[in-house]
Amino acid sequence: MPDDSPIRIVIADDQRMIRDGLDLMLGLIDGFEVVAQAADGEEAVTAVAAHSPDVVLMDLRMPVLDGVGATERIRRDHPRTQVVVLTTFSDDAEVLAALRAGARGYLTKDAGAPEIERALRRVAGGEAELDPGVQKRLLEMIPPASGRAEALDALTEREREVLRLIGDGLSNAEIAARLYVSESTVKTHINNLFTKIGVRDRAQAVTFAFRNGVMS
Amino acid sequence: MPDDSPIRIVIADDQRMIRDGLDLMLGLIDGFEVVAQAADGEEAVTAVAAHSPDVVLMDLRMPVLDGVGATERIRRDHPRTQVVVLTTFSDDAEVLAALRAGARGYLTKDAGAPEIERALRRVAGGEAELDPGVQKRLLEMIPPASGRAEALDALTEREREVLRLIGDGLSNAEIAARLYVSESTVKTHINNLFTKIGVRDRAQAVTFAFRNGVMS
DNA sequence: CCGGCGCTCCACCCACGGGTGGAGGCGGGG
DNA sequence: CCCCGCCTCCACCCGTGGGTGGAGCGCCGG
Repeated sequence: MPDDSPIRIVIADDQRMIRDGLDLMLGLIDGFEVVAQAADGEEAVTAVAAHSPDVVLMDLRMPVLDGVGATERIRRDHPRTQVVVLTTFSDDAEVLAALRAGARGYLTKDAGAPEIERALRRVAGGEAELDPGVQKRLLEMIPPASGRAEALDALTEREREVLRLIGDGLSNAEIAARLYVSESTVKTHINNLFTKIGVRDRAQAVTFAFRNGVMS
Repeated sequence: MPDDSPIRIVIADDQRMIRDGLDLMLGLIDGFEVVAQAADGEEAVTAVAAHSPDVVLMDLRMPVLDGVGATERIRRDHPRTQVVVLTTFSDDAEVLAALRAGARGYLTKDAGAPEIERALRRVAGGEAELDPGVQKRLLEMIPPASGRAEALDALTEREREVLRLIGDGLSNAEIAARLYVSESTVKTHINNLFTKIGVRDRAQAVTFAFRNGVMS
């Protein structure tokens, strides 16, 4: 798909040199067009409102309104515009906050021109492009993988199944229907699994399920 | 960092042609060494035990033991060996299962040689490399982003607080005690927040809380 | 100034959920 | 072979949870 229309970009960073450097660099690449710069989060939001670009290249640490806040507002008010975060170094909380706010790309500032180019193209195309290190940390939060699941594998297969259905919000009657057994049987399984995992009601069971990887 | 020791690889795929093709392709790349092939999950596990490679390139659909199961066992018994999943096309459930099982990379089979090479190098180096489409879906599960997050900020502060306590497994009486209000008040808050977020009981409310970032 | 919203509280209802104590069938391992 | 664990089912009890339809108070903003 040869794009006739260029990818329109807004650069948001509080450091002048970085902004200009990126502007110059991206301007040289065929198919890219930098339509505005912003020195803080507020400016970024108004720049997006004014130009509705395809992508914003966003620094996180900025005065007035930080990158996370700006990302939030842009994603909420201009969903057509994607956000790629570009930051020096980052603690996990900031990374997660940015992704949660709707950033679709995440690059560290030691990324080279080709990385930035690829990230911008992909994100503009509706895909995602995360820094490999960030990907790793993301993966580490998804699966509690192994852990104190000792109580968990004390459960029988049937009990785990019931636990999952409880997490899906089903009532005992609905679970019974789903499993083609009587409600009595479901109650038995539930009582057994509750004592095994050490909870007293469904609500606690659901929390257990999420914290131990049964649910996600 | 010029690596003197090559990245040692095991290829697991049930189709002969794919195995041999990959073997040939990877053998030509400097710094790569294919140490074994496996035609099913069992073979993959034993091959890893025998050669303790740096990375396994793993197909998901395989006889005897599927890729997810094999990944699980490899990650559990040989944590030094990383797994890159390489599959034709994938439903979300399989992707998630594979990542949960400990896969650090995920490529679709339309990936070219350079993509595969980069993924193997990164994963062997302790990073992660996911197909951009997979990254996107991952992001979509992390942040409730938009959706019924609108319902979430329809909640009052008090209601959110009650929701959190429900997630902590407290009964109405305990919540009342914690907040220094009567149980009636708690019930009122609960009824209000249930209708707002569209659930019918605590179990569903807990699931909502986890899926929308109120709990973690 | 007054309306609305958020928080507080009440009484009443009853269904569903959870606890107890049983029982039978079926499969695998000691 | 026999026992144990898993799955299945039953009757009975009663507490908690969830639904309804009120009500009063304080605060903010139109």
